[in-house]
Amino acid sequence: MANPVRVRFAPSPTGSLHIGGLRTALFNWLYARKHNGAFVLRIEDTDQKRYDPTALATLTEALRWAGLHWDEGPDVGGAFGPYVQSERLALYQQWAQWLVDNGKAYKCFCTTERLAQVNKDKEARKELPGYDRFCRRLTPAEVAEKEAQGLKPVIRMKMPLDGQTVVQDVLRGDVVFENQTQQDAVLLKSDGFPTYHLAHVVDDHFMQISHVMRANEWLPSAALHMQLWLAFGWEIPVYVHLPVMLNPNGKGKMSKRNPPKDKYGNIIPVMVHDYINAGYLPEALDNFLANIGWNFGEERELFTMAEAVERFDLARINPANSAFPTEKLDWLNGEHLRALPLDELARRLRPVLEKAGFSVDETLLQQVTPIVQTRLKTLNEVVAMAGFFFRAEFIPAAPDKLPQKKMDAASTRLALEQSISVLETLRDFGRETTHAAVEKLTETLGLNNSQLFGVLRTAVSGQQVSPPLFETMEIVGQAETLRRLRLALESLKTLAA
RNA sequence: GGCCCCAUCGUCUAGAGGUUAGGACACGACCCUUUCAAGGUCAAAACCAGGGUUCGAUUCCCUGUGGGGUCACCA
Repeated sequence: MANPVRVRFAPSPTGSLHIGGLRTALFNWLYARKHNGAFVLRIEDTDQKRYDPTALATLTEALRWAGLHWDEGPDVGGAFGPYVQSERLALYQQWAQWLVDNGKAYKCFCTTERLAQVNKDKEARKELPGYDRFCRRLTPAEVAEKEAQGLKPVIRMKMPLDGQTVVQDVLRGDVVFENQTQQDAVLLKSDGFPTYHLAHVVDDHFMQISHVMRANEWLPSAALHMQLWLAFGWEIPVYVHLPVMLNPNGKGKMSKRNPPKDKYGNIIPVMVHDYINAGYLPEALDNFLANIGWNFGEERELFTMAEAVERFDLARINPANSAFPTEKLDWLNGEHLRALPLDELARRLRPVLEKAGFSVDETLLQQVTPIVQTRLKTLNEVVAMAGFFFRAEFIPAAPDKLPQKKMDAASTRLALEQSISVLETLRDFGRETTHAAVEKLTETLGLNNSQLFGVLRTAVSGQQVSPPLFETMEIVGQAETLRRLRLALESLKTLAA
């Protein structure tokens, strides 16, 4: 009885993938995997005005990055192709014509100018805007005449004039629309391309889609889609209208046009590539997105996609729209970062460092990775935290950064001198050895760990914030550590006592 | 404005008639501490309003309010 689960993600290739699109894709993917079904990628490139030849590659790259691999679609093929709508034009035209032939749709020759005028007149009479169905009343002879004149018509749906259309939505139950409020929407444009509405129904039928999971924005046009299914007499898929992700302040949906901001006024990226470039992990972004509108259960929010697949359930989707909880992404990213095995983290850190202009020595990378792991929220932060390890030329800190709290140039000089004399005698430069040696100095110098270590940290790393000092010195090595300490000591001379 | 959807801490959410309304993020305090993190402990913080139904409503119904979506030869 039950059809096999076949779901689809049907983006329109207009650039990188919108973050909300990724969430929709993710839910479809989770559902497909959960039910051992098929996840189909279909490209909705039926708007020639918005055609962008590079967009498809960018889009699929984002999907692959997120780990949402499709079973059927461009690149991978499948039994229900082609998966790009512009390659299926004949099919839409054929079925649009079928609707006309069967009295379910009609050709409309109205110009955009007339359409505009109709709305203007309606507005003047304080009526609701909308097409006046002028061409619905055209006789076959009139239609033939206009076509003989070479006029290119659109094909419009003949919506029922009265009664109701009921759309069954998994999350909301029956949604009822009064047919009087509906429009005779365009199904096939005059250039022979379908609109979304026609393409959706025709493709989902022929691709044997079992569940239509799409954004909530589509709910208002679902009545039209329902009438289309009825007109064709095809089996109707299950509809799930997913909640929309709103701006973090809850005002309006996430959009590139009107960039959302967090509570500090920082602009929040909307495109998946922005998140990739910002150093987020795909497993974190997926985890983050899965938590918006869906709930894992067991009061758990940190999980892998494998775990999510196991538990994914339409019944746990919350139909309410939600603000984009941007702070949780940083937290989750940190969690996933720390959960990564060290060699894997190193593998992901490398390109970030290279992009920042460093040449990355593998051994050095392996040494640095463990000491930065708990200190990173995003991969990109490794540059500020530990970039100095990879810099060809050491950049010392400004001398005035050397003295720590309650220290002056003299005490700083002394701290440096003593440290140097202790450190240069050491045979072993391991973290424990150096730590023990330096720590002993604090008493004689009358300083606390924070002060003494701070001076050395600034001298050795060139930064006031760095990974732990003794680990850092071990990696930098004895000779270079001493060189930097002497450099600092020297620079102190320029500082007024 | 018409139509449609939605409504629990600031935010993401659990809850499906009787709960001290739970968790998480962020925020604050404290502990740990070598800077920054991480980790630990604690605190503060919510059922939009008004009517019903009911012995009893956060939960069910209605109305209002608020928010969102949508009204193209874009998807």
